[in-house]
Amino acid sequence: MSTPAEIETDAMDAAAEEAADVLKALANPGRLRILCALVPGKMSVGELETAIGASQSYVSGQLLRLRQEGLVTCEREGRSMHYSLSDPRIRPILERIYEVFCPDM
Amino acid sequence: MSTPAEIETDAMDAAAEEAADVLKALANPGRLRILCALVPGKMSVGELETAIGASQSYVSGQLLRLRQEGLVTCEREGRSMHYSLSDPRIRPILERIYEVFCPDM
DNA sequence: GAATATTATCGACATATTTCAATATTGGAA
DNA sequence: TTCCAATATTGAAATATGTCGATAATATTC
Repeated sequence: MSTPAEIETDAMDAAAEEAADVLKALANPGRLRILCALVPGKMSVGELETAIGASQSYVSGQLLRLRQEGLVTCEREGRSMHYSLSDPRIRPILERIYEVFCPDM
Repeated sequence: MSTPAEIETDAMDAAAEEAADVLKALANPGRLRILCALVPGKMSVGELETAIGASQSYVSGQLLRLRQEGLVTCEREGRSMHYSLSDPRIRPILERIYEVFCPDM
């Protein structure tokens, strides 16, 4: 049993926890650069490596984490895997981040 | 010496690192609720305690971290301290987060 | 089917974060 | 000046994260 106020508190708790989980996934320079690189469209793992200047295992590992979080999906295309954004919620947030932190790029 | 591409890469690295730092500060349920509570205006530590249902030391500790990150400032008002958002960059991001994760609240 | 380019996973270590009780500090009221 | 409410700080333990080199798996192409 719970009062309306407790229900609201629980809903806020749940929303805050979910939002914090997503933000944790964004709160890393490498993952942020990967996600920003995917805003315009798909990219292969190799393309991402050169785009952000990181090692293969690093990029692949971060992509795994983003996939587990549900933020990206991948599909095979020839001999490479192409990744793309899959959670519509993060696009507007990424756009704001880009506006605010990369005004001249 | 660095080529234009390297300059751009460095600038992106720096921007990504700065953005990731700010996002790390948001990427915690308690801090997120504190920041969202401050969007409409100032609040004292005690008000924040009851607003988000957390202990005194917890709220105060998180406020310290947010202050160190430059996201909030405080000023004494009577016998209590009133905190408010101080970094204009996070307001639009918080608004998007709220829109996306709290559509019915 | 064998070779190869591409991507995924593992193990390990250092570092950072989360969170709470307990205690200290401080400014205002009496 | 003494007391109290409000806030700040500390210490500590569990857990999570960041990052790399090395190795494994896999789908194409030959």
